[in-house]
Amino acid sequence: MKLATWNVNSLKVRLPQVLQWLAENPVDVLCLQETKLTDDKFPTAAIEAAGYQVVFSGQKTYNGVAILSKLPISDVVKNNPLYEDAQQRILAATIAGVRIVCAYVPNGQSIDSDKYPYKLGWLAALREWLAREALTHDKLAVLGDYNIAPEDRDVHDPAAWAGQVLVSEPERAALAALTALGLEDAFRLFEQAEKSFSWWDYRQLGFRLNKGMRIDHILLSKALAARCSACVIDRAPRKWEQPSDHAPVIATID
DNA sequence: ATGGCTCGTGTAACGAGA
Repeated sequence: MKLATWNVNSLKVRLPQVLQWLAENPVDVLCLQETKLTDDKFPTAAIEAAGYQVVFSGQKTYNGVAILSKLPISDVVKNNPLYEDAQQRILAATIAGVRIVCAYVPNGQSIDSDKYPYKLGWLAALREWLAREALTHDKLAVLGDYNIAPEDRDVHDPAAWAGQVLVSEPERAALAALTALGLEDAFRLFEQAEKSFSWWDYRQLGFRLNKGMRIDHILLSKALAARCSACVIDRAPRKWEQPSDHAPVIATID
């Protein structure tokens, strides 16, 4: 079983790329973030024509998440039941006995922005909810754009980024509190190339110069991590015309 | 140097992303 996550930065713009990517990478489950579409505008027919079932939760202009699946989807939950949130950032579903959580963690903007405490509070509430989900779901996978680089090796220039949003100690502690639930960063289960990133700034030749960050993650419960045989970042679509600034991350579960 | 791209909104700049 292959599980993937991709922040597409507008599904309206990126739908052709998502369909092309799925044709080349027929994963079982694909979690999308930043669809930026209200539900009435979601391209359900095109995705179903590609052989995927789909559930989604969106809003105008910002945020929005979706789960695409080759297999039947059940027990869908929109947003964190423990956290009142006008922003559509979470979608959960059960697929083939695996509890899938698709998450678009707030960016935070900067550590002195009011969006920063929102991000930390949101993450604390996510932890509380995932702790509950873990009680009833042995197989739990939390995929998405976490907007946190876990370690300095996940940042192209750690000195320049020190203390800033995406790398600050409270954010890293919030991510560590998730892994402390028994969830493992699938990417780090395996040997990886140095300077492996999942996001590159559109500006200043970020991708060409590999000035990126690893902020998109797949967290797996012990039961899934034990059966995970690979986790890779697919840089290919970042090279396509009019790309998302994020690359897909794929985990293989045997 | 707070900009440098890209997107949505809406049809001009501007907020947001990271």
